[in-house]
Amino acid sequence: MPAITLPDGSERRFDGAVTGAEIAAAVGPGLAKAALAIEVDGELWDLSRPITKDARVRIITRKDPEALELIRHDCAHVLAEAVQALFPGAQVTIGPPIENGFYYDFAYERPFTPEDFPAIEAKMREIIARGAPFERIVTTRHDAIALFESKGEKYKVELIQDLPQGETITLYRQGEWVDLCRGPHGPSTAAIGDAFKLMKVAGAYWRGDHRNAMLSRIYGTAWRDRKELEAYLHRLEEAERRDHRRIGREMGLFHLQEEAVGSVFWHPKGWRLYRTVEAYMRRRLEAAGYVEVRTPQLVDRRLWEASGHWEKFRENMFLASVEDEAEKNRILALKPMNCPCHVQIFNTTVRSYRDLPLRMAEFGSCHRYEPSGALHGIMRVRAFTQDDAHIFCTEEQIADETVRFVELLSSVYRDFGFETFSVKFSDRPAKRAGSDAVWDQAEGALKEACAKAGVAYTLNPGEGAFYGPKLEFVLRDAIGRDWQCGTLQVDFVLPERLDAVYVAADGARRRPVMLHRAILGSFERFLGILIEQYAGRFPLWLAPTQVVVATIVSDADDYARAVARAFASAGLAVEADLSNAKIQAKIREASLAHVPVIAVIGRKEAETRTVALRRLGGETQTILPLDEAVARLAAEATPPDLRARAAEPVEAAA
RNA sequence: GCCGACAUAGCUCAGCGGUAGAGCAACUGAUUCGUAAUCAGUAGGUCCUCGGUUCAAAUCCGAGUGUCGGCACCA
Repeated sequence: MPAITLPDGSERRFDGAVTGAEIAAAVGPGLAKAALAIEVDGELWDLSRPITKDARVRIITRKDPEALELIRHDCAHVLAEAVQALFPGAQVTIGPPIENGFYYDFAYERPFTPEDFPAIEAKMREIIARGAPFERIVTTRHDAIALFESKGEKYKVELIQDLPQGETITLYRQGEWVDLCRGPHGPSTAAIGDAFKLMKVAGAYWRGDHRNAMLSRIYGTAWRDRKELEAYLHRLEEAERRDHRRIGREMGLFHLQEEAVGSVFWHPKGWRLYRTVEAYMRRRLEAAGYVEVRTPQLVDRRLWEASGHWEKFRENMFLASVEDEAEKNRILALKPMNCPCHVQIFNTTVRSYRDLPLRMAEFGSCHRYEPSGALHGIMRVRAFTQDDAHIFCTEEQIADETVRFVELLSSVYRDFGFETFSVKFSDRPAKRAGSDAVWDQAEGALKEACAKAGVAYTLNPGEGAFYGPKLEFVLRDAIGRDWQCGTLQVDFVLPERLDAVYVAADGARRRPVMLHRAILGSFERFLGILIEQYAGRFPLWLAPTQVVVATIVSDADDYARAVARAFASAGLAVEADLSNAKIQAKIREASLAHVPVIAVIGRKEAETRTVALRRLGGETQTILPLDEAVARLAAEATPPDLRARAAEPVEAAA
């Protein structure tokens, strides 16, 4: 006699086992029809699965957030059935729901191409129209292996063999077609509806390991209804419009070319944006107690051998040598990172505990030979500049430095318009330097520091750096891809390897801990994300061109030049458009170039020494005396940190 | 690096065996006009590179390079 508690607190009793479908029917025919699945004590179950014990339940319908995951997972199964119907010999592997859709990986004699999509989609619609119920079948390991072996599904057999002992093995059947699956699923293929679309094909390694076979993956998207599908496709188009590669070209910020793969050619406007960000960061670091250094580009391999990078990353380093006979055996590496160089500076003198924490920053220009397939616009390049710093400190200072760092990082992200970011905690990888005791110590210190800083993170097991655990601070791009920008890494290993030492209060020589940290990560990546974040419509302080002075008649040219000079001498990036185009055309052009302010100058303004300011995208204008316009815009263009500084009362020197 | 797709004027694209085209941008001229496109004209291309097939290749085939989408990688 299970007692079933509904979300409103009411309780129903049934004679013997009861299914989700029966519960829904008992509540009402409308709910029975809309039901897709049932949540039983917090776990998602099929509607057809009998509930034998008392439970708190919730019927899942199309409106619930869980519905999308069910629809997508169902859709993946239908895709797999369709593919196997059309391409005999195709083996199934895995096919999970993902953000916005689903995918399924197949092993087949040839990769699938988008040309296969129409036939597959048609077959999928056929399967959905048939409306066969999803049937959950509990089986044994032995029977499941026998079943898939008889079908020649060797990947499925491998999956079953690797399931932990004691795990319930379930199959899901839709009509004649069966898949190994944990579930749950909706009531029938008909419940999927018609709001799905196959999107793209891709190669993917079996079990994500590059040593394994490459499978053919088909991605699809699926939604509750056609309206949601259309909205999603529209969102993708919008995202394409704000792609940093497109905007970078349109706004003349940078370009890339074959002769320097993975390196950015910054154009004047892009470089202005870069310098604005760099100057901002330099002020923030200085205010936060960092010292700035600059270290060599070319460094002898000896140093990389000592640091351990040579052993692990040699293949990803650019090497340089010279023809000179006497020098030809010397191999230099274009530095792939800055930390070993910073330790060299640290080591040049005897350091006292009083010097710690020593926060050493560098806008470090680095080169890494990234695999060709990893390159992506200016977000993933081979030549980049990190806003790098290493904090040399004692173990006791780790927590405090972490708190300070997270505060600084949050404030910087906020200033650039990123209110939210996610944090991942990556712990010890399989291949690593340092003893387990040292790793215990480093991970423990970082966890404690997170607690103290109030940082909520998700765990990223085994993804730490080879010398220590790390926090990754992740921002999201226009099309929902995540990019790691900030990082904080605790390192007990490198100080040991490079013999960094300080003299403690008791006179003993001790090893400092190194905290590797970056906020932007690389300027290239961060600027790419910044471009997408604002879709090129930057706030005034960041805009590469801040004001366009546009004339209506040529009689106003002289005054317009004076206006442009006035803005320029207030430090604003200004361009004058004195061409003989109509004002509508000038405004259109400046608007398409995402210039935030247009100063329109006609006869009236020239006669009264005023300017008519029009904001990007706005429809109104503000007429101001020239002096006031300059003062207002100059104030608005003040970087947020300087504005905050100006607002604070000056501390008395005491 | 792996799988797939793509590469034609500055940009977006058409042409898909018979020797290269449009729109926008650029340039020149006219127009002096009040808030997102004034009109007219001109110029612009080793059709990514190399090789092959063919009487003939932007077009078909092969190799390479680059880009794009994934996967793997990311100190």
